[in-house]
Amino acid sequence: MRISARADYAVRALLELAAAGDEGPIKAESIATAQGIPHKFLEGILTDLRRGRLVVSRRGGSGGYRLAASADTITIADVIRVVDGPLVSVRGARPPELSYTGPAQALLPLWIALRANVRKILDEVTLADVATNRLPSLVHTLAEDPEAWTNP
Amino acid sequence: MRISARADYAVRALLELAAAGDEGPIKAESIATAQGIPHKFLEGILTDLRRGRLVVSRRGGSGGYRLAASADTITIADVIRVVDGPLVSVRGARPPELSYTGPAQALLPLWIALRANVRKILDEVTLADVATNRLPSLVHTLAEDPEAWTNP
DNA sequence: ATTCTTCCCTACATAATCGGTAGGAAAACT
DNA sequence: AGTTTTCCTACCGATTATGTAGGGAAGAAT
Repeated sequence: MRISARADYAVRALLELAAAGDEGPIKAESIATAQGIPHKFLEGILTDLRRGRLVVSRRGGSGGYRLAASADTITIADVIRVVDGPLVSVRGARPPELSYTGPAQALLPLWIALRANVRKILDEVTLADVATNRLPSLVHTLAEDPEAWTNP
Repeated sequence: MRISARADYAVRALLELAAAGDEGPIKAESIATAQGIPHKFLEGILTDLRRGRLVVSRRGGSGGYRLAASADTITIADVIRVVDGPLVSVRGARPPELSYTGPAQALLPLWIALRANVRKILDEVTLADVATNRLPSLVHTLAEDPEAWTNP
């Protein structure tokens, strides 16, 4: 269960755009230095985000990137799906495509529940929530518990 | 966010052992055919499980594998941690090791909340729960929602 | 029109991980 | 002794992850 560098970088890049608001397009280079992301690597990610219609671009002198929609309509799950595919997969397949036999039969509803609980976080949090540091109350509550910060 | 084949296989193998109860050790070959897992690949996984003290083994004629503890004390999270390392990681690091700047600062509590919600499922469900098809009520409730079964 | 900037595209590189195989050595049971 | 089964080491091909390099195409500014 890992969040890839691509996904992490993608979210951070979009947060820079969200924070910029309507101040005209932001250059890839500017995002890269602001967030410490390798510039050429970021370019590839921005291409994915453009193809996934999360971002629009403009070339030339005063070009750059801008969010394709309002920051409060783009969720973190949207971003991860665009750059990394399905949110949760088991052995490369999405949970509903699995089938188990014998004592493992109840594994399927377990993976479904796991995915549902992941969605509860990532589908509900928008770029605007993170950029303005106003996380939904469920997320806020979970992150408040000191237990949640300890490694097992 | 993927569950690897190793983790899936490991859980299924342990479920076979959980279902067997005290009927003496079960052979790797028998688990492999019961769950359709490549036998030599499974051997490697069982070695990890033994080193992680989730399983004990016996060699020779009537040898095989047995759970190292009662099935209701081993959680799914225990299994995944043994065969795949940390439950949730971001760019290869565990959430508390991360640090973000500027508009990305609230990403850290977000990943923490995500991990907490994953733990809520995987830390609470034991091998016995799955093997006897008696999932905890939280899990059961989540898996009941038809929405949880749809792909986006 | 020319020049400059910036995105855009293709290709390469390298390392790690994933999923799986092969062959035999060591131990335990019959 | 002989059989069975785990245990150990090594390997293997394919894919994925994380970048890098170089230049072409489009647009803006002058």
